[in-house]
Amino acid sequence: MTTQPAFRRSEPDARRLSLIEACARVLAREGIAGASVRTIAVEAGVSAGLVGHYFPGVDALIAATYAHTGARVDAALEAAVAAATDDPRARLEAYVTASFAAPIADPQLLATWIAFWSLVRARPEIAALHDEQYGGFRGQLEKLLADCGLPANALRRTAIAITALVDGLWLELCLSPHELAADEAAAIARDALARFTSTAPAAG
Amino acid sequence: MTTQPAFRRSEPDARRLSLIEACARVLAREGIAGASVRTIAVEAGVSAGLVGHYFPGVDALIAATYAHTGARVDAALEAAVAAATDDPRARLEAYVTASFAAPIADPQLLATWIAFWSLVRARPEIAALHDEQYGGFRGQLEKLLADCGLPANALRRTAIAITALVDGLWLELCLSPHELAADEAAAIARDALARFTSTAPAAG
DNA sequence: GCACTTGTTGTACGAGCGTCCAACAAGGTT
DNA sequence: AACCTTGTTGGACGCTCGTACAACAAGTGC
Repeated sequence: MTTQPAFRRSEPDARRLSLIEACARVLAREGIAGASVRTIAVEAGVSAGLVGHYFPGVDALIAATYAHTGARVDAALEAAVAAATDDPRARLEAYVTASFAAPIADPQLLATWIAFWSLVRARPEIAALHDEQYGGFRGQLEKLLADCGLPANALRRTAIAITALVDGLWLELCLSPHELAADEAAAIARDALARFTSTAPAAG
Repeated sequence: MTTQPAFRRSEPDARRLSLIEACARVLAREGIAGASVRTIAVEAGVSAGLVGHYFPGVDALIAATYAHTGARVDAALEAAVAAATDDPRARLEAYVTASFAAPIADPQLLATWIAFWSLVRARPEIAALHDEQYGGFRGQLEKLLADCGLPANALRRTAIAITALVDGLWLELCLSPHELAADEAAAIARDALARFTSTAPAAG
């Protein structure tokens, strides 16, 4: 009888990525409380000890998972803008509504994202990643808004408002999926975008 | 030499409340990962065993903390509306902007709130509390919006948009306090409210 | 076929976890 | 002053946690 190999070797980068993806799935399913080395290792189909071979500790794995997830989101948003027409308004709308289409509007990705939010205050290295990530969002939004002709003194506030709206819709999409569907969230975001970028600021 | 009492008895309700408040502080400071029975007990100045005397388990304490925090938020919002004039618009604005004034716009309260978000997906009893809480928000908002003359078919979407915006601003206020201050968040919310409740929906 | 590198496993360790519970003591009643 | 109720403590229980590490084996070069 021939015994099959007890395990298969993997390209370091591939194994590393599979650990990161397993970590993201566990974070989405069980939250930070369930994201232990052993749980993640089982999810990746690997022994617990192997995690220590690729990451100095479980915190580093979680941070790497945030960085990887953030990069995925960035790439999807950039791709949406690149696929849009040259019209500044269309590019802005593409950037914002991409948050409510595949691959971002995925309950698992959003749940992972919420787990990261819950880590920002307690973990300085996650806070640093968060600042970088959201600084990027804001910067990109301000650029797209400026291209739409928004006055310079309105850029910052409008970018913050849009970011807040998108995050809030993500939250409801993920935590109250029976109350809100992705296409409705996209419609709400489109409508809000039009209102935010119209000239009449109303009283305040 | 007279030894002082080793501990002081407390009214059951007062002790219960002090455990809940200690739990909220720990959740704000360390997130769900640090909210252990022992940590919470130390925070409350009490032995770990006492937690089991007031709550069937640590999960029940956390759920009670969510319920208590939610009730505090509700009360603050209701008080703001009650203090407003009879003008429907003023009442709506009071309800929304109260989220960015004391006692709600408190970093500790918001951090606690974010910790609850991270529990919704993994803990059914927290999910039930969440549904109830946010159902209440939406219902109240829809009522105030209807009083402002918003057409019935716009109530739901507008309420969702406002809820999302407020949650998103809370998030930035709590996670990026160096980027956004409470008064600026209030100004953004006021402006957005005016835009959401104006008649012109623009294209979309 | 042998040596070598290194990805991978399994185990062991100390620490912290939630929960339980016998013993203690504070405060009120009689 | 004796008593009772019960809030409170502190330790013990079995478990899971993160980490470290020796042993093993897969793949590579020769």
